[in-house]
Amino acid sequence: MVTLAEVAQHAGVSASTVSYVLSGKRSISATTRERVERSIRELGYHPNAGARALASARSNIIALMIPLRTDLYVPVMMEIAVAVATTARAHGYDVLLLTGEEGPGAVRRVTGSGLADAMILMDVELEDERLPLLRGSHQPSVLIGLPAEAGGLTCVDLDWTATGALCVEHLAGLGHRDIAVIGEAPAVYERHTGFAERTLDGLRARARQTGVRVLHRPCEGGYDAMAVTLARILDERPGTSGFVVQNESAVEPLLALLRQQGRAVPEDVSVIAICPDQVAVQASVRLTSVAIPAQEMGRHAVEHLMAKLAGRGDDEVVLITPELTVRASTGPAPAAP
Amino acid sequence: MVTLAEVAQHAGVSASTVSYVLSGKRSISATTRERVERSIRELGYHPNAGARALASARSNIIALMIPLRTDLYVPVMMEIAVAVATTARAHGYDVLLLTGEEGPGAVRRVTGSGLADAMILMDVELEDERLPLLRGSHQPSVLIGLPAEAGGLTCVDLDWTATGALCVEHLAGLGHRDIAVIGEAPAVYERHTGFAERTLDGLRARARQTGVRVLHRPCEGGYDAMAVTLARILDERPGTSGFVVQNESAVEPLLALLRQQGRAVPEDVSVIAICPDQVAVQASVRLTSVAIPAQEMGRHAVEHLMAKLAGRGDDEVVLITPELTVRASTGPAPAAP
DNA sequence: GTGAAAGCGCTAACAG
DNA sequence: CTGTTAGCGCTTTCAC
Repeated sequence: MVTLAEVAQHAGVSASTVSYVLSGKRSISATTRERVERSIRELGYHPNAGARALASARSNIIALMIPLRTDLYVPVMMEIAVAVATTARAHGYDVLLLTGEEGPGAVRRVTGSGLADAMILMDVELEDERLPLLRGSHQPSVLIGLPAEAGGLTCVDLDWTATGALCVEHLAGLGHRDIAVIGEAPAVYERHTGFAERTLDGLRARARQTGVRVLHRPCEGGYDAMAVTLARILDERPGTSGFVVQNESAVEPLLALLRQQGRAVPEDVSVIAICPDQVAVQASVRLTSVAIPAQEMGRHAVEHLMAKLAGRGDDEVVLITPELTVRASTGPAPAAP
Repeated sequence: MVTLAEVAQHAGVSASTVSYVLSGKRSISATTRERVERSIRELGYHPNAGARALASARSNIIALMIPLRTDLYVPVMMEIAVAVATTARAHGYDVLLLTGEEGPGAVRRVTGSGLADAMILMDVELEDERLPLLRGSHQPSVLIGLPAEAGGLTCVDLDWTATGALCVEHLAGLGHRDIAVIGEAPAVYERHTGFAERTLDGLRARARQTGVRVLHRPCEGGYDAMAVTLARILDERPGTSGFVVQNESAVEPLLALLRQQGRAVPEDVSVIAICPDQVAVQASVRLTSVAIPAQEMGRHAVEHLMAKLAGRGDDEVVLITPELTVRASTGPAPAAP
């Protein structure tokens, strides 16, 4: 293993000079810099991460805590994780992957050991048990997701309330008066996941304002569950002409069932999904949708973390404005029968 | 920050004693151990990761390199990643997430800096450009996926050849004589991804043995692409009664299209998928499938890495035996018309 | 069963 | 612009 001292000797300079060439923290003459860089190349030198972390008290690692549940929103999670990793690399940081399994203790372990300089928490719940620990530690952090009480924390999230409102607005504008919302699995609501509840709030508030009726039904993924849910909805509100779907694994089943029942999309019923763009364009009908901007969230989270690490800290809540893309699944409400 | 020295002082012992209590590398009297552990608790001590890495020359971190493409097999990738992370934790290791973006250079960076003690490579291609670097470095590593030349490397993968054979066997046993294979996107074959080519080999070999005809068609995901692909297949081989699908995003479109054309599954045509179990059971028809054992692969990879790190190294190729689960999408071939 | 002490490789004052 | 040097906190001989 090549050490900094060996590089220094090879280049005929002192260790600190090599260190400063590497960090750029003080000016170096062009000739010296070149000699050092040449030695580094020739010897194949790589700074030792542990030594660096010890001496500088910074690991250049950020921890990313993903949920253990790999059933919900997998593509979104993955996309966020990849965006976090690539953005972090662009800033010279590596990413340590923590799963929810270890529980809140992971926060303590990582902050305590100096393994990571900062952390990003995904899938934050309204009353998240990791938050007290996070507030206690002095670790810079960013949440992806918005807890009930964000005081003193930096959060990045899609503005789900606005997302819900946007969906209703679009459908109401097309003349739909009876809207059904196919939600996530009941468990998601039970554990008070912020995005689900907020979407619902936005949906309902705008519905009141526009005089539209909204019927919300949670739904497990898959074809069978969707069939049951749909039957119940149409039974209760036969006049339903608009659907808002916030459940990736219910999208395709819903479309298949509607087709099967002879209800044409968008002539008879309109469907709008809250999902990644990729899902919307790959569906059997190109779906009008509000995108879940996974990459943007990951990127934002890292950028904010970097700002904090640079001392330009600002505890703020960043809500990304939702964008609705009209595709082929929504149209004017059919004339009342 | 609490240091080991402070703990030692608090407990009235030497630093080395505290260290040994922590590592268990030499016997400690019960009373001493208790005093030390008490001090650790009272002071809230956490060993510093950097210092530990420097002194011991081991970081207790393994690097996991995931592909940058987040379009292919996302749920599988995610499941593997989570399995790797949790298994690694169980062995006292953390996981560093590397994306393919950084390219082969990431291998050098991580091995050179001692950031990680070992690495796991996912999505290994037949002629993977990371492999020469890996062979050169002395870093313990495990590949998930099987390159063309595995000499000197440890690999974990599903036995894709057997997987293909298993599919044909099942359909042939049910009397199907004309089988169509819906494959991954053409790009997957072009970049010589091992699993895709091997599956095909297995499929064809067994087809020859059983006197079955196989027609292979790559397919981009989504409904439209599937519609085109299906039309061509039925045009070319009208007698096709069995489908093998190795493309998650083609599964539901295929089922929808068959339904739409009045071809009942499994009465008229049988469909067998190569996909995670979760996808198989959530589809609109419960699919007979060969599972992609993501968790098992992740777990295996870590276990082998641990063995190597412990010196019980063994360069070997572990091929997981595929398992076919019969569900509701396959049945006897219809009588010839 | 326990202590003392020598580093691990690097950073960042401090000194010129 | 460059060199000297004192640690960073822990592991691990070596010695008792």
